[in-house]
Amino acid sequence: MTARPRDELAPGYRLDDQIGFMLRQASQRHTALFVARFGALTATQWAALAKLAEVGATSQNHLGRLTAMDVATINGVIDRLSGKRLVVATADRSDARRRLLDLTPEGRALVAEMTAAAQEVTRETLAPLSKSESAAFLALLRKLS
Amino acid sequence: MTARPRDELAPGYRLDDQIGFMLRQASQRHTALFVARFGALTATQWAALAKLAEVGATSQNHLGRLTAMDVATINGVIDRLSGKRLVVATADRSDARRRLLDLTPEGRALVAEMTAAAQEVTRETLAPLSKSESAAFLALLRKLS
DNA sequence: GCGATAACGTTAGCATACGAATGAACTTCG
DNA sequence: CGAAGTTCATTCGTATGCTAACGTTATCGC
Repeated sequence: MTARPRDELAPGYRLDDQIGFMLRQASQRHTALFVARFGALTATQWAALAKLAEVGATSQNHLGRLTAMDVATINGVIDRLSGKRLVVATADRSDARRRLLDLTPEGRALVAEMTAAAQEVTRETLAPLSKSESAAFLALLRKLS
Repeated sequence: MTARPRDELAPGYRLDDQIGFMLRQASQRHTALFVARFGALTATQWAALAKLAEVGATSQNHLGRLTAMDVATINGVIDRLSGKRLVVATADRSDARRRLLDLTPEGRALVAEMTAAAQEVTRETLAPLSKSESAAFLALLRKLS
């Protein structure tokens, strides 16, 4: 199957030891766990909903910053959440450039209903670690965010 | 800017504390550092090249498994790497289903040339952590991959 | 040998993600 | 006031990343 190895090209460099590669795999695992519990709603969409629940109505750009999404990305996410009737956008009376976003009653209900599931996903993602390992990992991960 | 908070919707749940959200941000930071050094080549494309250098010629599906890429994803990645003349695909004589992939001379040269840069990206990504913190973090991250 | 199964690669569709460009609206400062 | 700069939202193009469906080819069990 696999021909002669060619390690001599990259001495001492193994893809599997690189933080970027491991971060990607950890994210993939988290995504799979998230989909299993949330189905139609993606982790990114949930982030927007949860943050809206935290801070209340905000502009689209501001919500993007709070959820670490590019302007183009948050635009698409809000489009899809609007389509699902979980978020509404209204014109900001004091600033015509802004779309003021807020949860709909359905959106509010969904956040209330699914918060426990979100916490479960977090628990499952960290399941391979002990309690103290999890705490240590999260503290270090925060420094890399 | 921000209307009344609505924390009562999700008591004790803060997006900023969730591992999925932090993983996404850490990946974003890593991606930015990668792009700064690699320019046109993405981290995913580099992963395919580096793994090919490690293991030698392999089938497309096998390379996808080694680099944690979906069949559809590795297909697109290989298309683009072929377009850049860094990878060639030949028919596997012993199994007509398979595309046998290998680095071109240019691909080999690029891997040899950019490995140091890849190691730099890893170092920069871990820069916020001390040496012992980095080791601890990587050991825990490996368990979550 | 042959039928069921599995593996391989391709394609289509959807959802992040990012950079870059655009136009509209607001702010700052001289 | 008014020009320059900034902010906001939208759009285009490219690249992952996933599911699902498809046709081809190998392999396994009998």
